[in-house]
Amino acid sequence: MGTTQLETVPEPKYWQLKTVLSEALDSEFTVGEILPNERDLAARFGVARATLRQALEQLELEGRLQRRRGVGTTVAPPRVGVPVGTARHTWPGGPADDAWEPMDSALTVPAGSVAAALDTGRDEPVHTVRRSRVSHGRPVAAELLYVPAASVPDLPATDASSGAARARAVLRELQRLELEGQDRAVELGSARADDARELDRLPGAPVLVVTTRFFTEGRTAALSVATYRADTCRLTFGDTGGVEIHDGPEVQAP
Amino acid sequence: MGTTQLETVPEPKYWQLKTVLSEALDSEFTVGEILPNERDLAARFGVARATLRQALEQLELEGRLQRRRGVGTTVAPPRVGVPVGTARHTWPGGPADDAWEPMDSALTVPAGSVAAALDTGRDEPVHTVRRSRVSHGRPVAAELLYVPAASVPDLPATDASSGAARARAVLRELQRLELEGQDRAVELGSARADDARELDRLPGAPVLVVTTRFFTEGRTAALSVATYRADTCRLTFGDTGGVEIHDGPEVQAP
DNA sequence: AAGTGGTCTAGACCACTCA
DNA sequence: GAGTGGTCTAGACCACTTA
Repeated sequence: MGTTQLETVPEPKYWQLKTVLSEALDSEFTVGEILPNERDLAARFGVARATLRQALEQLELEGRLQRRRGVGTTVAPPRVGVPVGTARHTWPGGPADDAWEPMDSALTVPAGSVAAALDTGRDEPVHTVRRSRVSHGRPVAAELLYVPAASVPDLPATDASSGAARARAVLRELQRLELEGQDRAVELGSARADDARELDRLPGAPVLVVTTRFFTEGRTAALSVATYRADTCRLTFGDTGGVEIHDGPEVQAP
Repeated sequence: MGTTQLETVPEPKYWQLKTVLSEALDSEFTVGEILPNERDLAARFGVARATLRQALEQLELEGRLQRRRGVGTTVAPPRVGVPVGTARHTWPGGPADDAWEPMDSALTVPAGSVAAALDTGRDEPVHTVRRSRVSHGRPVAAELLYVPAASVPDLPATDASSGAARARAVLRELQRLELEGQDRAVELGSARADDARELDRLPGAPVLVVTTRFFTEGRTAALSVATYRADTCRLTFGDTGGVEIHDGPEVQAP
């Protein structure tokens, strides 16, 4: 009735803050530059530190900032485009799959969910190969590759070899099968403690989980669960290099 | 050095809490069930509400929980596998692309980053088509499809038609071009206010941003930026339906 | 030792949904 | 109007990095 209509529902402070900071990052900062510390920033904007942190968290999630305990908050470089899956289907560890470094391997009985995806029995042994992916000198992904023992029956039984050598042997055996197809899914997850350590992040950090099933002779011959840093990676599919959409500060040498 | 070694560095409370809750969800709850409210849960575990919320946030990020203001926190159903991109390349809006519902369309000059990805000039007009994707009765994605006016020169100039009809007309014109290839990238983002409303989430909610470029005659004929709910969606690629990996509570009718 | 981000607390108020 | 999750505060202490 006669009441003056107030401004529409006010946006949360942390949301406005995020917008302000985002614009400042575009115009007033260069990649690698260190921001003022959180206490100073909060005081400057007249908000509690927790509120400021909510805004910083969002910006870090979007890959705009990088925060490191004991060091500070820096302006992040644009996300790196990481090719995931080549146009043609290939086994992990093959010549067209040189981005990954085999780390270790063990023969274990995996969790029930993995066994289900592999169509193996609950107690069937599975080779668990750990691989690591580095791009532009930074670790970007950690992978667990599950290969049922039945898929690589001719694997030499020399367990004495080192972990990486053993991993390579499993991958080598895998190449001998004929790959009939693969299946891929991407979803958001949070880093387990071991993956987090490998990715140089804290546990719970947001990651993109890429799950790939490899088929041969109608069976699932292998299952890959690859964990990519969501803050620094843009997963690209297909033949070319991918797309760059986001606005961001100009890259400039420190 | 006679000091007794304490337990290794204690994990954060919210992390332990998350683990405990996660196990409880698996064993003691069914999909759709309502959890006790945050104040009660915090009291029960002897932590501050903010700490409990940190654990709940993680579980929501992982798609295990769903929280709605004014209602409560419920156990989320397993993520739905959403097919993204068919095996063969197809234009948006074609017969093999029936998952999307055209909403609206307008002719504008897009942001510089979009213009750059389209290889259009800064001031070149672009049709911006808004589409919405629903799966299992729930909105899962919102898309902005950018089509340079130059890509659809024969578009009838009847701006009087309604938004959806205009959107359909643009898509129809697009089909007449010969699609030579496409380019796709997936990354983590946070929902803008308009996308959030369309996805029934709060602004800033985590989303998977799928960016696709469509090529014809060596040019970029269209650019799609699709925003998927990260909490409820698992993006699947390729021919088959995708993989289900996560453990979770059994689905059971309420 | 100093300075940083990370965790945690105890409380307050707000926006929203629903009976 | 009662009850829920969402926002915000002001402060404390901890873990980590660097000098």
